Amino acid sequence: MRSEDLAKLLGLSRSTISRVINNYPDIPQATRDKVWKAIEEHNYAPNASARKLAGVKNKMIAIILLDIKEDEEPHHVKATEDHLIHDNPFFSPIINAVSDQANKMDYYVLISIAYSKKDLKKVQSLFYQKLIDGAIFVGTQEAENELIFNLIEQKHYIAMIDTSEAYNTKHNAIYLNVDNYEGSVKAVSYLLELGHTSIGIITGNINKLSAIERLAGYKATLMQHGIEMRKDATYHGDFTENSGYEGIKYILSGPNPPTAIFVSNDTMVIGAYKAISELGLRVPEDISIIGFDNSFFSSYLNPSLTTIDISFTDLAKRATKLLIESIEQEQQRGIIEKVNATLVIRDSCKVMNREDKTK
Amino acid sequence: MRSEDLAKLLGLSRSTISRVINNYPDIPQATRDKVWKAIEEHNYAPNASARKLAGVKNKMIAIILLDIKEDEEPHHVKATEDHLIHDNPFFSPIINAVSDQANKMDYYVLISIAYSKKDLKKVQSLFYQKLIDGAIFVGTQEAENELIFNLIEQKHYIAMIDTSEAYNTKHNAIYLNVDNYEGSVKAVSYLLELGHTSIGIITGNINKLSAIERLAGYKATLMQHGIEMRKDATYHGDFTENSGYEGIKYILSGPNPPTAIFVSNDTMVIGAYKAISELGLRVPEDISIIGFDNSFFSSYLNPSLTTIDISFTDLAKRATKLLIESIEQEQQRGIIEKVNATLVIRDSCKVMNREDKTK
DNA sequence: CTGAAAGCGCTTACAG
DNA sequence: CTGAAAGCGCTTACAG
Repeated sequence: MRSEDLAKLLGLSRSTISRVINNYPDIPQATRDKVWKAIEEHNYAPNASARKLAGVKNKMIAIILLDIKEDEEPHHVKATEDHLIHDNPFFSPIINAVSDQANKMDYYVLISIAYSKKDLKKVQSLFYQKLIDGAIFVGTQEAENELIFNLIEQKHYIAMIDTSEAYNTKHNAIYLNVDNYEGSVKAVSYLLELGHTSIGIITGNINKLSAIERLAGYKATLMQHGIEMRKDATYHGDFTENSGYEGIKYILSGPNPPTAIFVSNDTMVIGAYKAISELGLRVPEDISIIGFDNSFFSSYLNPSLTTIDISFTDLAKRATKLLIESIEQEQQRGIIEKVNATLVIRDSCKVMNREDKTK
Repeated sequence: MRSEDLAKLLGLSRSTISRVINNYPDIPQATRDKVWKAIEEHNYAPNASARKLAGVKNKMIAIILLDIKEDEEPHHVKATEDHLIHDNPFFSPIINAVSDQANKMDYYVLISIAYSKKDLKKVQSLFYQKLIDGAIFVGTQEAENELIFNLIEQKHYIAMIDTSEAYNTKHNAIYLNVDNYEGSVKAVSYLLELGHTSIGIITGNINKLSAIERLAGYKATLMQHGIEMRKDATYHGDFTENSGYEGIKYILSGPNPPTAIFVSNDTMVIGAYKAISELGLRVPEDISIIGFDNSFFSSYLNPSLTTIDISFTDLAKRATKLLIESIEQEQQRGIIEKVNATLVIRDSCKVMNREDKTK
C-alpha cells in the first residue's frame, strides 16, 4: 500500500494524505478523520526510505559497543572465540536504558558491536550512508579516537560513555563519565565511619583513568583523616579476578593486616573472596571488604557485597537524551557530565567495636 | 557527497559509479580501481534510503524483546518503574549473539523492547514502513500471537525464540526453543548417577510450557528408574526467588526429607539457598541442589550451582542465521528446532556414599 | 563498455 | 483548502 493507492481509494491526492500524516494545519477535521481511518484500516505506513529521501529525519540512533583488542583487554571483558562480550556488566543496563530513552523520544536504535578496525569502518559508514542521525559510543579507547573525532568534525552527532573526557575542549561531543573519585571517597569514608582505621587497597590497572581516580579518592580520604597509606596494605591489581586473589594473599600475609580492604572493582572481589576463604578467614567477621561498580553479581556473592553503584542506567539515559536533543536542535554540543556514584550497603563490612580496634 | 558529485569528479556518469559499487561485470579494471580509490578518498557511501527506494535490500533485521505485562510477569523478569528488563538472564546473550551473527552476514540490527500493546504497534509499523526485512521475537506470550501471526500471513519474515511452537503447523515462521524435557532428564539422571534416590522438585509456574516440560522430564526419569514422585517432596513454585525459599521450607520440614532437590530454575535457587542456610543446613553436604538455566549468576553462588545450560547464544545465532537465509532466498520458511540442554557440573551436588544411602 | 532516463514513494514549495 | 509537479539519490533496463 502506497500513499498513491490510499489517495485513489479516498478520492484525494497524495499531497493531502501526506499533509494529514505530517499534521499540517488547514485541513478540515472531516478529511483528517477519513484519512486516518483508512490508514488504520489498510495498515498503511509511509515508506521510511522515501520519507527520508524526501527530507524527513530518520529518527534513528546507533549504540556502538566497542571491544577492540589491539593492546589489552578492556575493563571486565572476557571474550570467547566468538567475540561475545555480554559478560561485561555494562552491557545490559546500557542497552536497555538507551533503548528505553530513545523509544520514549520516538527514536529507533540500531545496535552494533565492534571488535575490530574493520567493524569500526562499518560504523563509520552508518553515518556516511545516512542511516543514523547520531550515535552513542561505549568504551572507546585511545586507538579509536581519531576515527571518532573525524566523525565529530564532519558535524555528526556523537555521545560517549565511560571515556576519558580529556579531549572535550577540542570536540563538540557529549561525554558522560562515572565520578570515580567521588565513589572511592564514599567507599573509604564509609569504612572510616564503621570505625576502621587500617584500610588496605587493591587497585585496578593503573594505566586506566578509572583506576587512577579510584586510588586518588582513597588516598585523599585517608589523608584527610590523618591516616597514611601503608605499602604493605597496598596491592597493584589489574581489575581481573585473579589479581583480586593475589592481592588478598599479599595483603593478609603481613604481620599486621588491615581490618578492611577497598577493592577497586567487584570482579576482583570474586578472587578476593576465594583467597579469604582459603586462608580460613571470614567476611566480614575477620576482614571487611568493599567493592566498586555494583556489578550484577555483587548481590549474589556470599556475603553480599557492599559496593559503589555507578548507575549505568542513569549514564545511558542521560547520554541518549542529550544526544537526541542535540540532533533535534540540529546543533552539535560540547558537554561533559559526571554521574554520581552511590554507596550500596550490603553485608561485607562490619562495625568495629572497641576490642577490635585495640586488638 | 553524492554519486553525482563523484561522477563529475571522475568524468564518469552516476551509472558507472553505481555499477562498480554493485559489482557489475564488464567494467575495465582501470575504471574500477579509479572509482574505488575516489570512494575511499572522499568517504563516499551510497545513501541508504535512496538505494532502498531504488530496490536494493535493506539488510536490516530487528530483535524484539517482549515484556508485556497484561496478566502475569514473564519468566525471571523484574520490572522497575522504568520498565527496564535487563535483569532477565536472556537479555545479554541473545542480543549479543543476534548482533554478532547478523554482522557476520552483513545485516544491521535494530533493537526494540516492547512493554505494551502500544509498543507492539510500533513494532508492527517497522514492517509496514519497510524499515526492516525481518524480525526475531523473544518471549512472546499468548496475547501477542494474533499480531505476530498477521505479520506472518502478510509475508513478513519472522523468527521466534522461546515460544510455544504449538502453532507452527499453521504458520510459516522459524521457531527455536529450548529442549526443557531433555534438560530435566539430564538433571535428574545426574542426581541418580550420584546415588541419590530420594529427589524432590520445586516446579515453575505450571501455566507455562517450560514448567510443564521440566516437570514431565523429572517425572519420566524417576519412573524409568522405578521411583515414585513424593507429594511431600514436591512444591509448586512460580519461578520466583521467593517461591524457591518457600519450596525449601516446605520440602525440608517433612520427617523424611529427600537428599536432593531439582529446582526448576536458577532464580528459585537463590531463595532456596537462603532457606537452607536459615535451617542451618549446608549445600551440598546436607542437601544437593540442581538448577536450570545456567543463569549468569549461577557460578557466583556459594556453592556454585550445578545446573542445566540452555545456550541462548546458540539459540539466538541459529534463529538469526535461519531468518536471514530465509530473507535472502525470499521464501518464508516453517521451521521448528529445539536446542540442546547441557549439564553444567559445579559444586552443589554431592556423591552419595553407602552410609548416606542407608541412613 | 557506458550514458541518458525512468522510476522507487514520499514531501513540499508553488499555484490556484 | 488542495492538486500537479519537482526533487530527494540511488539503480537498472534500454540504447548505442
